[in-house]
Amino acid sequence: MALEHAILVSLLEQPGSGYELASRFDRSIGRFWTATHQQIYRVLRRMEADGWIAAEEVAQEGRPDKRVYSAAEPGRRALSAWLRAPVEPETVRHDLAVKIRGAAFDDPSGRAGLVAEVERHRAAHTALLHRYLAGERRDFPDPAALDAQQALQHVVLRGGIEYERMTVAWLDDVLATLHRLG
Amino acid sequence: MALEHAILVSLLEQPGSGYELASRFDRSIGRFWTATHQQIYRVLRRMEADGWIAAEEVAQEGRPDKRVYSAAEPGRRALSAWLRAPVEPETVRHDLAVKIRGAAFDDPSGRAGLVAEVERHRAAHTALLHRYLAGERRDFPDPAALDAQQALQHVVLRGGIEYERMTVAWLDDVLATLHRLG
DNA sequence: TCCTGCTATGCAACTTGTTGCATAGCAACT
DNA sequence: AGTTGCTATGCAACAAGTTGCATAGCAGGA
Repeated sequence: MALEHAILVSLLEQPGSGYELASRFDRSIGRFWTATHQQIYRVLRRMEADGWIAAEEVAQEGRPDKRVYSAAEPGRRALSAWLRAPVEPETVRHDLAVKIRGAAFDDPSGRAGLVAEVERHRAAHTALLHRYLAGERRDFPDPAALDAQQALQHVVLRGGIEYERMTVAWLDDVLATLHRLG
Repeated sequence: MALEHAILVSLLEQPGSGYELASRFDRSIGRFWTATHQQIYRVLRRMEADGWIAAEEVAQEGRPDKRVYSAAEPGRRALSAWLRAPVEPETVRHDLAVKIRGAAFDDPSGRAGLVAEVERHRAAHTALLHRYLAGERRDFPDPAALDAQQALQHVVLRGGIEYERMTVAWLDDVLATLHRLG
């Protein structure tokens, strides 16, 4: 499984608590790996038991204490071993595409509902695209002056940007097709 | 869950056995929904018990008998209800993106391995793109003369094609970035 | 002749991922 | 004073997905 590895990479980039990791997964990392806070907490405990990461209790004022994790050497070695092993092609679960093909077997009112649904997704993807673009301007203002870590983060972000662009264009194609069908 | 719905759509387009469904999921449907034969057989039995689909035993020569399923009316109604409910944005599990960001924390030999891995994925995506394009030429030679079902299948296929094009271009970007990093 | 591979289905065990709920203090708004 | 919302973590139960193995007949090549 690779949630462990995604967490390791995130902790190597920046130590953090389970809660902080969960919000990172909701934002940037969520683009290529989704996880709920439950999953993250469970895997964090296992990783700590395996010695892959180390935890430090941090007391806070006005809010509960937190456990800040950072990657330990065995974890870094495990990541390195995983990097050398081939991985499978990405898996996708694209409900909307299933719906689009399914719309052929529904009546016209179902098709009208689908238009609204596609428009909703289009708005969400457009918003995400703009968030990525804003993040790019903020974090990578000078693409010529990046170290290795930043350059790799940037190329992954560019992947997200291109994915969102392509998706918005495709959803426009879907809307045009649905429009032609009446 | 939506595997049920993906199966319903596939059976509405064309009745088939569990084995046939599994190979469809390995080919066209696998683009937006992956499933192993185990999952498919298990869900088919549940769907049959729920009356969503009907099975017919078909004897064959030279090979085992098969159970050919087709969508029943309650299944079509369940699909229709699902089409009217909003769905979540697609979820992605993109190991390769995790690896790319993880490569910042590995030594140069790990980075060399990553180049090979990216090239492997690039070849796979290129092959898939060409398969999709060949399928498009075969199944949709005249895009102006399609019924609703075909038009919807075609627009989903175009989504797959654009996704593969975008991915190949992005992997080239990744390779160029890795090359620049030495 | 043996081995591989394809069609065709399935059990059992295991790992992952999801959902609902619970706690708890504080801030900000109503 | 009450409600909502954020930080912060977690249990328990359930649903979904994966992996390894098994069966079985036939085709085709080494």
